[in-house]
Amino acid sequence: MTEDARDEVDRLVAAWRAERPDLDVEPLQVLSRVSRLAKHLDRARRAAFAEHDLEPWEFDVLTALRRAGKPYELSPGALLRATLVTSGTMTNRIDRLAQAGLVRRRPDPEDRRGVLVSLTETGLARVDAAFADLLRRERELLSGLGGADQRALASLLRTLLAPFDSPL
Amino acid sequence: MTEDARDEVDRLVAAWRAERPDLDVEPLQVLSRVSRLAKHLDRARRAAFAEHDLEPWEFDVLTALRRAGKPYELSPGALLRATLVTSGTMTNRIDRLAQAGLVRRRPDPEDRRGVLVSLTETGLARVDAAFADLLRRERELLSGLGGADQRALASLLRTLLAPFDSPL
DNA sequence: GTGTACTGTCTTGACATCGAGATATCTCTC
DNA sequence: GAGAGATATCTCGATGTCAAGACAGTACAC
Repeated sequence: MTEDARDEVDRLVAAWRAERPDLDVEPLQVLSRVSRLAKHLDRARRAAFAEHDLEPWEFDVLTALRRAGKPYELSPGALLRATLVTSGTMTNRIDRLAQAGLVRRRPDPEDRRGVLVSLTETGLARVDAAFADLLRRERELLSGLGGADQRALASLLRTLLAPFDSPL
Repeated sequence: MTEDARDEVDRLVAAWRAERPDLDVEPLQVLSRVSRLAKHLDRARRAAFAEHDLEPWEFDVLTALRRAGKPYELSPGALLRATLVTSGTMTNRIDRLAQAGLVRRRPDPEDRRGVLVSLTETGLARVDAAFADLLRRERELLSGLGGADQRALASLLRTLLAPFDSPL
């Protein structure tokens, strides 16, 4: 820490050091910042989507379908794995998206337990517009870092995420 | 990207490139990982706190008080600024923490609109134990990175957070 | 000191989420 | 081909959060 650009987290760490000098609070330097940045990112996302009349949760589902490529169709199970929510939540989300005319539900012809969810025309247009907007904002959020730094950051984060990806 | 250790996000980015080759999706390399890591971190926190019969939201409030130092007392307003929740949420949290015997409320003698919230003995003991546990788990979560890498990561994240800290 | 704007806290109603469990269907083994 | 266990989806109740607004008290100018 030869840095002296103190931010909220530096202050938080300093406060802990004063109160609990017996503990090694270094992990907070990384992980508190991850949490806080995620929170700010959530706000940026919310703002970007609001302009396209989408809630973050709607966007989550729609992008999962969009990424799947034509015919933009996935099962609820695949969607909940992609979005890391519970099945009850996904049922609820699909209900409301269908009601809003952004997705369609149909029985899976191969498995009578199953259902397939697909984007409507409207849903496709909406998600594409919102995604372009989101990227614009994310790029701006990252503008404080050069390309090399961004790649370094991505690489460090990838290392931290590795243990979660395989067993999941 | 000389790395070839592909993770979930690499796959996500590849999927977007296939579907939308016209868009520059590089920002996702950093920001999707931040979101995902934050989500995993939430789970780790929840697990750590569960062993001490605390919910994450309880811990948030208790640590803010703990960090303040003796007499471990803050106003609801100070608490909501420290935890980034709304005032309605904070009222609700304090209610339940008081009911659980972890904090105490008393009128602010200096300002009759105001209230002061302080840790009880039980609250203090509980938060100290949970915090030590949390640090253990966070350290483990970071064990994939050497000390220098952790500091580099912290520094890059600090740069990204800088724009949010000042105007807040 | 009186009026206006501000601050601090709490109330209320709507809402998305989770977890547990219900139901139907599939799969695999014997 | 029958039964056990796994899988896919949905239902339901409880909960934590937010946003907007109510209300009491303070600060400051004139």
